[in-house]
Amino acid sequence: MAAERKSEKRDAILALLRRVRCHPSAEWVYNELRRTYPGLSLGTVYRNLRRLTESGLIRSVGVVDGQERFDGNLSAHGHFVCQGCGAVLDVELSEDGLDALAGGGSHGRVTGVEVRLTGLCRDCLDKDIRA
Amino acid sequence: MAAERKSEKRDAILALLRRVRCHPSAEWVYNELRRTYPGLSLGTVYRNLRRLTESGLIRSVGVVDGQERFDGNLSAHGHFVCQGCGAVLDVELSEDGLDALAGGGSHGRVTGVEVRLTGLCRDCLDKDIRA
DNA sequence: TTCTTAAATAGGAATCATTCCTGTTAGGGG
DNA sequence: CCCCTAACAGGAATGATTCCTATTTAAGAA
Repeated sequence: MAAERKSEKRDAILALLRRVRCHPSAEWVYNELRRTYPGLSLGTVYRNLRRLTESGLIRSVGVVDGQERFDGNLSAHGHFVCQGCGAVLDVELSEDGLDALAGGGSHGRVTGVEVRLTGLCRDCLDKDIRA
Repeated sequence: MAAERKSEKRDAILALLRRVRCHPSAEWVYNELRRTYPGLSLGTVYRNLRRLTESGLIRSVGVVDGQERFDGNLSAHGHFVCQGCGAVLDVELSEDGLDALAGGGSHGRVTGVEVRLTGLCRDCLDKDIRA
């Protein structure tokens, strides 16, 4: 069988995504893991992020400032994306609301839900006021 | 004053986005409008889509298969994105669903909401069964 | 253990959506 | 009619992501 072979790099990427609070891009993961694996290739990071996403072990948060961002937290929650600094923060969603969102299944089989709020985070609001 | 000057191309792009049901990419808009404006430049389409989005006359639906998609329908609704064919379909959001999103304001000022369901549309489900 | 096969990887080239740059055109106030 | 500058076309540049190839390596079989 075409089994999935054990891979130290892939395990490290998954562990990193599960550990951190932020929502990393491929490049961020690359720079972070290069400290442990100096020979790490950027292509390896992209390939494994893709595989992990396809296998459902992590999920994509979508593209922010041109870069795809990932999340190792699979629990039901949304994201607040700051248009000023690109920060991505978790947003709790109520049970009822999530059930209501899931109702979109009339178009086919729904396999994922992503709720994105965009705006300015507190820090960037403060900067605006000063400017 | 640095006023915004009248622009036939920008008006045409806005009118097109308001008229169509689909959720076009820049290239789709370009190909469509070139029939009316043979000398239209792709850069002009990108520039105006960006301006229209920034001024809130249209909104971005996010990136699908590497291309950003836009929507001239500003009413509150979500989107179903088919991972098979890339189709984007409107999804009605219930009151409860919308209420669920209200909690995100604690991180700052929320200016936009996007709800994206991903999965396989009916057509692509049928194809899978045949294969 | 040794052999074998294909997955995993590094490194770099290729792709492609999007943005940027430059010279030109044209809207509209004075 | 003049001037300033937004809007534009055309094409070059950018940059995230994917693809390609030679090499390494996991892990089942002999």
